[in-house]
Amino acid sequence: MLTVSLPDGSRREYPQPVSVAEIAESIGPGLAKAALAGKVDGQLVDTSHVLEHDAEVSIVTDRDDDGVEVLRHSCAHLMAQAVQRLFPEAQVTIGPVIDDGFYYDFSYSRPFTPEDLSAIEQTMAEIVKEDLGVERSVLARDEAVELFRGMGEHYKVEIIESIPSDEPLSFYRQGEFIDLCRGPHVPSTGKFKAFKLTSVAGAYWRGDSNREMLQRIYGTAWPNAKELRLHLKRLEEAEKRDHRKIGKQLGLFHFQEEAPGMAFWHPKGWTIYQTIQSYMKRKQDDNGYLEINTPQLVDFSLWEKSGHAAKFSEEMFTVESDNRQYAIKPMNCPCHVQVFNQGIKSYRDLPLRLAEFGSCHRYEPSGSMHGLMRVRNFVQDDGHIFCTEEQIQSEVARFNEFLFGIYRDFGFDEIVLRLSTRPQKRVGSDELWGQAEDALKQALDATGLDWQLAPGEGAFYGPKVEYSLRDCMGRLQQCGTIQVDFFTPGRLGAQYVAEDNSRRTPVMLHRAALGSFERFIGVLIEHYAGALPVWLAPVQAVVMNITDNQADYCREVGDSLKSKGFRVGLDLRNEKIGFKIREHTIQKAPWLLVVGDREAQSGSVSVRKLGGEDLGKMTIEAFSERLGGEVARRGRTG
RNA sequence: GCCGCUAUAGCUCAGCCGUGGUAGAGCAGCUGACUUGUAAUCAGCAGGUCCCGAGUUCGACUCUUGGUGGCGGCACCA
Repeated sequence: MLTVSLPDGSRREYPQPVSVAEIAESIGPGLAKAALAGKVDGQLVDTSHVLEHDAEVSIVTDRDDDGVEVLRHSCAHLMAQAVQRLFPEAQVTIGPVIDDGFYYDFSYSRPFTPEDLSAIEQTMAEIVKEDLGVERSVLARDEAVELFRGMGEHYKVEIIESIPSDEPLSFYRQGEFIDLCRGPHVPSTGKFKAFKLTSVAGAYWRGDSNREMLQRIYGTAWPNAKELRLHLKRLEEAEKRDHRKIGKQLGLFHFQEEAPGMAFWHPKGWTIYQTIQSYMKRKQDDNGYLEINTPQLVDFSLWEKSGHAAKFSEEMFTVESDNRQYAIKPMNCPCHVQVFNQGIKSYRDLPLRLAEFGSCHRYEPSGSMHGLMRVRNFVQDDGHIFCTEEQIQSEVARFNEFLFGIYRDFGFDEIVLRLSTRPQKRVGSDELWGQAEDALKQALDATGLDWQLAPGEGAFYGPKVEYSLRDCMGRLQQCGTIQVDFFTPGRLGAQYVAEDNSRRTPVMLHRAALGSFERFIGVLIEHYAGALPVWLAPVQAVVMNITDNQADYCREVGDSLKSKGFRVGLDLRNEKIGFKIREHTIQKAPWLLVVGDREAQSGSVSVRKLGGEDLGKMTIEAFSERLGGEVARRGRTG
């Protein structure tokens, strides 16, 4: 006799060992049909899993996240089976679940084409119709190696051989197809209702760029056709919001062949850039930072001293002049240490917070560039805090508050924090690391927010916190960071005189809130689909006339608003008002002011919001007050 | 950097393979008419070294090849 407790709190008794599928069946035929897997005492298992003892059990269907994940994982197997039916020579490798879908990597003599993808999709549909049972089995490692070697699946053999020999290996078979897999999987290939293969791309075997390139096929799978459709629609929406596309449509910036990875900023884009920069300058001034500026070109020897040349010399642009080698600076920190090093510093000077809108150049690999998101020339809102070990925690806490306020001003309310701790290869004593990691933890706890731990992912010179914001598409965008550095100040000879008159090396905190202006603007454009909040909009309002009669009055309105510091455009062209409205709506101007004889006579403007809302006539004073209030609120929603 | 795809007018894209014979649309631009009330007024005109180099060919936007840029991934990201 064994007792099964179900999620609703009910209990069922079974006289003998029972499978998850049988439990589902005993609850109801509908559930039995929907069952994709089971959860037994918190562990995900196949529906064929047999319970020997009392347990808490839930039946996993496509209504659970776990169920969808099982579905996607099994869909990867389905695809691999289809590929091998069509291309028997293709070798299978790995096929995991990713966000919204799955992929599977294959080794094959030629690249797969889009036509291949649709053929594979068709074959997948056939296998679904065949409704093949999926069976789990366990093999000893040597048997498994022999089996896959016999099948010519050399990549699988390599995987199996890399698994410790005492671990039991599970396999899943559906029809003629068998794959090494931890599982669980759906009970049969008839369970798939909505999937699509989305793309094919190259990917290195085992993620190692020194090894062969495989062919990765990406797919997506959903519980039903409707959800698949919604997913594809979301992708379409994301494409519409692509900052490269919007940047072109709104005339914000461009790239061209002569300067790969370096933006040419147009007037409107540069206005956004400058608006953000002056906002950041003000924030940093208020927060105790001292703004500095350091050279673009610095003798290569400084990069050797700082240790960067050893690791990144390939990624640095260099310039030779008068037999001297210079590097165009790839980062600002060594220069900031030079500023710190001028004159004698006392413990009384600490913490010393230096900030620079530092333009950096890095020779990023050609394939890694992506619009404004990854460029070769970018400006960081960079800052370095020189402080003592004891000051780390309060400085990090201070930075947290600083950064949260800034993100809220830009309209981002959800922030994800991640603490990266000591890696294998590192400098500094364990004691120092422990102290720094504790300081960061305490500062993070003090925020009252959840944070994630990324063990071993810190820089070699110290632990760090990364701040990601969630955009309106639900994507996480890593922007801010604060990094403890025990290494660079000492290496570059930074010192201060301590209370006891001894010479000590300060700790340096590298920090940035936005990361780079380029990337942050890219994120903003996508988040707002180009319709930036008024405080950031390059043109905040457009005044337009109905006929030539009101042109002079429009100019007066424009001048009056400009004198109050607003960014105003005039559209006095001889065009119909509908045409002008359409054009400025497409250009995402947040406020449109229509002026005809009625307004000109009464000294007012007719006010229309970007979305089409008509606020009717108001005086120029009333409008500018409204606009001013909106600018002051920035992007804050709450 | 690696795999695949790709580059035609300011922009978005046809044409290109089968079938090699120096290009077409819409929007934007210019000119003219129209003076207009909340998402496209009408007519006319003009606009291209078909990314760059080499090859095949009587002839290359088209085929082959080498570059460069871009796109989708992978790898990288101080």
